[in-house]
Amino acid sequence: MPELPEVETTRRGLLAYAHGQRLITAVVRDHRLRWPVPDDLPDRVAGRPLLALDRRAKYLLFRLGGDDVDTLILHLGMSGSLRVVDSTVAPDKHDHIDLVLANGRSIRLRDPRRFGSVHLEQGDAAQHFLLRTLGPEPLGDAFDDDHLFRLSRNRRVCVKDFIMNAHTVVGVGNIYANEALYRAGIHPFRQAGRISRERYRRLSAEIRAVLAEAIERGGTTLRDFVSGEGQPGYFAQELSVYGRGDEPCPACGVPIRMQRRGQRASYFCPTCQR
DNA sequence: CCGACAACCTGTGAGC
DNA sequence: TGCTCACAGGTTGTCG
Repeated sequence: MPELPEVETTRRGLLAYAHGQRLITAVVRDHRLRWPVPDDLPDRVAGRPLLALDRRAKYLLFRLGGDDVDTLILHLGMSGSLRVVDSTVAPDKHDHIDLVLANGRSIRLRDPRRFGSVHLEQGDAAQHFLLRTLGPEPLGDAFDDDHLFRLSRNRRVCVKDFIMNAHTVVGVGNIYANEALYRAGIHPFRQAGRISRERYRRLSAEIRAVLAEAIERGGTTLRDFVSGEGQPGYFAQELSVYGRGDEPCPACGVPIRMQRRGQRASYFCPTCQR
């Protein structure tokens, strides 16, 4: 579920319900996430106001006030989702953590595969070991063709892996890597170091565009999201190639090709992408 | 440093 | 119906 646009959608959805609220405690039913949930999480969130909810890459940053400002860092992994529920609602099988709010509701983390994680960082969360080495935000000023071009020189890795690497740019997952490369007319398996500055100009613009469009679509599902009704891929109809193997390319009609590399599927048009 | 790959988990759907 | 297998939106760690 969570690519950058959906993490951002989650952030915006939570804001209305949680901003300015005080946390009573955290309930940890299963601490076995991607990284062990800190044992002192309940103690350290108890009584603290939620000052802000930010995002860095696919991490949500809950800024906790009090004598110091600490940050609760949360990643949704592959299968994680957050819902605002009435605190009296019984948790489901994979509802591992509740952040219990003073207003009678809880922010509830569900994560069947447990690839998500929760951390606490004192002071500057950007210095957390998982955040420290991340590349620029794709929708921020530091990300452009120049950045991609310079970083890619002498790199033999294929461009799809290059843009999915969080040291290059954050937030580009498998879906949007495929989509951005299709829109930019670049073959996913081309070596990153053998792509011109001009083509990186196009690629950086398309990465930005596809993420921004998806966030916009996510906005329409905010209500469904917080009301816990669940929501299937709202952006799915907009996808040109992802998951569309053997379907005709929207531009030229040639069947979209699906090819597996490592453990990930790549989708591309063999004629439009070079 | 670089690049390829395995690993961490559970749920789901296809095929038999 | 039930079994087995392949696969899924992410990221870290290891090895050559």
